[in-house]
Amino acid sequence: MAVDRDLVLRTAAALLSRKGTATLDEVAQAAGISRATLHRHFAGRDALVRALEDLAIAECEAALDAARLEEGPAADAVRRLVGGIEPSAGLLAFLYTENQLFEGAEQNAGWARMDARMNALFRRGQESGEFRIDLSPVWLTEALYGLFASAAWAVSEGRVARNDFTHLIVELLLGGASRRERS
Amino acid sequence: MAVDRDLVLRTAAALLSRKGTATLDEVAQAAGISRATLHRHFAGRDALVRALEDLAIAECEAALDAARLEEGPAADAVRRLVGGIEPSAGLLAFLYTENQLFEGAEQNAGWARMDARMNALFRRGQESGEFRIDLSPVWLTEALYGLFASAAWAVSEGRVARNDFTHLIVELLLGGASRRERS
DNA sequence: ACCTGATGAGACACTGACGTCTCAAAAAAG
DNA sequence: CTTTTTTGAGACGTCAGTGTCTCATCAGGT
Repeated sequence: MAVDRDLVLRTAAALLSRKGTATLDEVAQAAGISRATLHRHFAGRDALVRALEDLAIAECEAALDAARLEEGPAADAVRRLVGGIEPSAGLLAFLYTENQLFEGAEQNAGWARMDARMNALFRRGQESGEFRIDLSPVWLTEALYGLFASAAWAVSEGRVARNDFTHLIVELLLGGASRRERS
Repeated sequence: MAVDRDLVLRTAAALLSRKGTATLDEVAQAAGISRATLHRHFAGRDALVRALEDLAIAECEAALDAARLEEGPAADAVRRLVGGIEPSAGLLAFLYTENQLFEGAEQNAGWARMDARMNALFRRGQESGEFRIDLSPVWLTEALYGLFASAAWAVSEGRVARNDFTHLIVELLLGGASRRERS
């Protein structure tokens, strides 16, 4: 048997991305296991969310690596990055809203690492003259998260086509972040 | 005595914008009234959220009116609109995430009205040639909500300055939505 | 000064979700 | 086949949040 922990996590991610308040019963049922077994693998809801964070961070850091942020024009790096993160967008959206509820609890250090790398990318774009400098890297990073969440939600609501996901985000973000061409 | 219902609502909005899971006790305490009195004015949490929706929708529709979306360049109308909605952004962010949890429950018709007006604004901008046409009005509207939420959260986290709020949103959104100048 | 109505404080029961436990059945290992 | 481990089903008890109720208190109007 040996429940496939990773499969459980991915099923939970898919469910919680759609319904953030899903019960542990629902999570277990969605994963095709009993609540008892779910509890044997994840001590509780907190532990499950932490595991999802770890999964999301691992996926995103892999995407960050694969996007080769230091190579070529920053705009192209952003395109590669968004495309690489797309599969994790639903999970990311869930965790993004979930983090707003963590009042005092300490954040997973992985988020800070991701933020730092994204900030660096946007800063590189600014220093190379590709991106405008009146929008701070911090804000661009924050906005990118927001656009991911918006797009993921809009897709799950059927308001935009899943195929357009990356294009919509990249075009809107870069259009704003890129320096305007001469008029 | 006659509790100031509007003041209670605004206090609740301010609290829930920061902590979406706040207890009714906390809401009542923040408003300086007892939970019993809170219950006398709002039948329950649902009713409170509905009232907050009505408040937010009223404020946003007032902002939509004040922004005179039909006048002048669409870009300027967007600027006026974002500036007008800014005071409601925190509340809007709370309701935006809250709506993801409303599974089957029917949505307040006001959201559809707002969406329609924003869609119309972006469509007007496209038809006048100001905005690019490869980003649909629906997506632009959705993205605007997302940017509102991101910015509101970033401000409350201290990551961006409150004074920059409107500028950051407008510049990022319009930079993406506006047609690129000839290069 | 007297009523009337609203408020605050608290008690109470209810509900849903959670965490823990047991035990039999099923799967894997030997 | 036997042993060991894992799982499923369900039965608890717990807890937080909620909805409802009562009653004493207090403000305001008359």
